[in-house]
Amino acid sequence: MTTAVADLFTLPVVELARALVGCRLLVDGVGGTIVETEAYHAGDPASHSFAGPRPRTAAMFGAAGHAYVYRSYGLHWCMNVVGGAETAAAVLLRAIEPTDGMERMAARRGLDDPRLLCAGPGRLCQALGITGALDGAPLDAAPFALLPRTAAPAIVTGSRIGITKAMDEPWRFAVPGSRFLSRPMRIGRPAGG
DNA sequence: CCGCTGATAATCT
DNA sequence: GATTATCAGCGGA
Repeated sequence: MTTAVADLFTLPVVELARALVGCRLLVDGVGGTIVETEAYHAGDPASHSFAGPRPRTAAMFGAAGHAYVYRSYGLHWCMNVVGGAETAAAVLLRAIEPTDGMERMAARRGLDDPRLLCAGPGRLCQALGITGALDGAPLDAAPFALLPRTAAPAIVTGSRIGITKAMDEPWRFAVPGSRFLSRPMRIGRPAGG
C-alpha cells in the first residue's frame, strides 16, 4: 500500500498544509499541482472556525477529506481541504500550477496567461469550476480527485495573506520560485544585510 | 514594479 | 453599519 492522501488528514493541520504542496487536485479532470497552501484551525483567531460552528462553516466542522468552499468578499469562491488533528481545521488552497485542461481553465478565466489561471484562491476556484455547490463534497469521489505527490518538492514557509489576526504565524507554504503563486514568497533576509 | 479602489454578499456588531 | 482567508483595472514611478 503506497501512501494515500487520506493518511495525511490526521496530521496536525500545519503539517497537512505542508504535505498538500506537491499533490495534484483535479475537478472533472481539470487542474494541476498544488503549489501554495495555508493552515487554519479552531484555536486560530484568523480562522473561520474560531467563532464556533456557523451555517457557512459547517463543512469545516465536518469530516476530514471533504471540501470547505465559501464565498469571499461577495465575489469569489475559495476552497479548503478539511483535515488536521485539531478541531475544525482546514487547509486553504491558494495556488495551483495548471497542468490539465488548460483550455477549459483559460475559457473559464477569460485569460490566456497560464501564470494567472490559478494564482490565487479565487482564481483557482474559477479555473477549476469550484463553487458553493461543492461545499462539503468528498475529495475522494467525482468530480474531485486529490492525488499524492510523485516527488517531494522544495517548500518554504511564510506568513498568511489577507488576514488581520495572527498575522505572524508561519502557516503559509509554497514552492520557492514557482511562477504560479498568488504572491511571491518572502525569501529569508539577505545575508549580511 | 507599486499602491489605491470598486465590486458585491455573508457575517458580525 | 463595518468587516471580510479577493480580484481586476487603473495611474504613477
